[in-house]
Amino acid sequence: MDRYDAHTTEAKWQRVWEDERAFHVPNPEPGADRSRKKYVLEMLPYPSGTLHMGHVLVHTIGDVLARFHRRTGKLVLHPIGFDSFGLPAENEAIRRGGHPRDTVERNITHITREMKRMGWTFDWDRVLAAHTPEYYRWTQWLFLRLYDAGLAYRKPAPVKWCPQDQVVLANEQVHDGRCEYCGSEVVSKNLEQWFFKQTAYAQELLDDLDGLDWPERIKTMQRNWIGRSEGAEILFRIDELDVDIPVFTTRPDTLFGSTFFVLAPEHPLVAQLIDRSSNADELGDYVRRAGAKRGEERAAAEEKTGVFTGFFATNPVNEARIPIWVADYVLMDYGTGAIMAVPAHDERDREFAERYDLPIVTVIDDGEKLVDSAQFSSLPAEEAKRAIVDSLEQRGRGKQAISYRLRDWSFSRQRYWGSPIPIVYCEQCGEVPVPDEQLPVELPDLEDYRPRGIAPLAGADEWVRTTCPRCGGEGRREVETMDTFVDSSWYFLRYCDAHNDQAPFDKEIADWWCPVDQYIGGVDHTTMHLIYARFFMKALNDLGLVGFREPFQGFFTNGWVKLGGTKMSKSKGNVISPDELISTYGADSLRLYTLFMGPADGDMEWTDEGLEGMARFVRRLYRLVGEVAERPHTGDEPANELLRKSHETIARVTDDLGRRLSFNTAIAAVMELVNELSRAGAADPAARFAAETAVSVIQPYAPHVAEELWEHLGHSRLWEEPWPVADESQLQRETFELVVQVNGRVRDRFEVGIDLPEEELVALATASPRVQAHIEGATVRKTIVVPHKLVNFVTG
RNA sequence: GCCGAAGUGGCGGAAUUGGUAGACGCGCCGGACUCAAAAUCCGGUGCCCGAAAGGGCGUGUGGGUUCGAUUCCCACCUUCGGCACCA
Repeated sequence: MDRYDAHTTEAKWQRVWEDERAFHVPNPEPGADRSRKKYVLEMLPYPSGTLHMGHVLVHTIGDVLARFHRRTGKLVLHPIGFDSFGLPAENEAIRRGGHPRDTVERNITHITREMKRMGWTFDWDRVLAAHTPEYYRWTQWLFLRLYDAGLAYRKPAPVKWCPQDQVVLANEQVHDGRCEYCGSEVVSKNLEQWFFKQTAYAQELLDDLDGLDWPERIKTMQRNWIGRSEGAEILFRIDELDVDIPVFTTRPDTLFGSTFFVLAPEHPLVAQLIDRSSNADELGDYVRRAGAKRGEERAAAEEKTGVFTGFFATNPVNEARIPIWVADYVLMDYGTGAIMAVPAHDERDREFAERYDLPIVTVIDDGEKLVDSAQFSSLPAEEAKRAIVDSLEQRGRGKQAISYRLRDWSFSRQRYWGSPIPIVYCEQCGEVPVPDEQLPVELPDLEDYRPRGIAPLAGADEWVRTTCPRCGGEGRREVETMDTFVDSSWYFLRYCDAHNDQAPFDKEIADWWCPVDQYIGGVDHTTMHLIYARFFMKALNDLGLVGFREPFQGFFTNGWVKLGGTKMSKSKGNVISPDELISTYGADSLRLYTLFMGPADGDMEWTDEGLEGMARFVRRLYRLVGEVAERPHTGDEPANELLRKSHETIARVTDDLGRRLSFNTAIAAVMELVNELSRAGAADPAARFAAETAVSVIQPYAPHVAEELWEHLGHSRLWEEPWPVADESQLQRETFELVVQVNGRVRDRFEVGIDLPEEELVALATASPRVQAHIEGATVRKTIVVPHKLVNFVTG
């Protein structure tokens, strides 16, 4: 048998699969049995020009699972597409010159070729790209449905603005006050922005986490992000203005200790106060300066600052008149933008009170009981919360309330390379949605699409000028485009029915495949994509468009591949090229090693030696199995250790892939079997079964060499072969290694018969000279026997 | 500051339900083959004492529960990740 040639073999099988469209999965007949379906999906990749290790990891995980489930008899949907709109594509095009469409389409062509070289079994008949009119037509259509339902709306909002990219960023795209994409410092700007009302689903987004098979840490991150707080909303009266101002507090029990009142600088009431305040100049000046500051600047300020308005609010519980201040430590976008300050029991209020000499009144003692709180005094704090809110509620001055940290999703972008928002502004009719039959609103080609502080589309006069769909008069198109997270909030639905030109997808088909059974991707999408897509499904379900409310039932987070202790990245210059590695070692070795490095949900350290070792394993497998294949097939399979090991390997790999998602240990299990086969030799009566087993269960990882060897073994089409099932009876051992301990320390170990009674085990253990040496002269107070494991003597 | 995850040989890691710590691989050492090298194959490899037999130590640190703890409990240290004036 020749030395294994990965290059030729991989090309050979890839060609067969391609020619046969072997991994295309048809849509089900109406009423088909849903228990057979399995939707395996990796997060929509940005089409960079070449594959990087991140792609290799995430798609290999998906492919191993897809190939495994296919062989267990499942109908597996395993599609791929491209996140081809958005900043990275646009920036890449600007950098390289040319149009973003040309850039992404060239990239898609190239990366598709590399993906095929990896042997990944995508259903290429369902491929999609976010930037094509066939796709974004339906992104726009879905936007309109949300718009009709009042879930997409426009409001002026202070937004994060990246001066470098000339674009509004979502909160989630700002890290440490810097733009996620270019690293520039972000500033604040007030603009009309489009929002999706995801806060309407805050509670449900929180509650439904319980039913998801996600890593607990991801659920925790989402829970914190949603940030539910229970408390009360309490009305404070401002007599001079004849208004009631609500505040949110989690500590209604401290209400008697509220000695001042604070409004956020952006609070709508502040404008009125400025007009009537004797302190108007100072107040106006403060509000202006606060508005120019970034949130991070405000948070990082050494000392809290504020200005007294000259007005007073009335504490509803004791009629105390407390001064109203404006201070930028109170944020407009949490709670009601106004607080009752309780300096005795809130660190921030205390800091402010100390700086401005405001009174500090203690109302909770060390025993967590109320003091100086009228009829509530001496109540435990927890009880007092309820009692005070109840009493306020009876007088119409307050109520139980829940507040969330989650904000609505700002999805408009002042950039070119995204889906146009299908809205027309008309002098007569105002904001008018584009009728469905006029979709898609196509993105026009622009000579200059670079960001200039206003949306680039604003410069496309001919495109912007249109007729109002409602009155037929003059209208102007919305010039902002959609965040790419809108594209990725529904793409998994489109895969189900990728060629539908009447609707984004057929509900019955989508309901058959969805939800995604196993989603795979990075942790970094936890608080953005994963929340947005969940919100979308809930909204789409309420609109009757889908029959489920959660998009991803199972989620597996892939870690990072590191080199020299740091995450691989172009900027650090520590990247390795998967395409080159395929050329040198073959895709099978790369696939295997990527998953063998360590647990796939953690970070993994790359070493070239490790990959070489894996290539060595593949050649060794090829040689050993080849030796077995060359021998005549005798057909007898006596029960021996190698046979038992084969069945054990089947059981372990099946469990690792089917339940544990433990990819590295499954490979180790196959290696153990191959080692055992090597020791036993090709002449062993169980050698053939062992070889077939090893080839069969390594196939999801190393599909090419496995297919080749399967053929050598006289079979064909391993990718369609049913997954082997371990024979329970063959798993039973006749003997086991009895461990004998004295006081918990191992003193001897030897093989004994599997069904020896306890007394016999104890007798054998006692008889051991090594054990004797340790129990001689001592009294054995206690003897513990663990069946099939050990005997432990406890001496006194 | 708050929330979360993780600390095991020279290295990546395994140990799934409290029961043989270190599977599997890398590296290293020794051997076979070879004129030689590479490749390949075989064997060894936690640390300390010992010629060996054997003994002691050992899963971040300190305690605890238990016949027995990498696994459970308490306190702490370190690293990484998320959030951060959220009322």
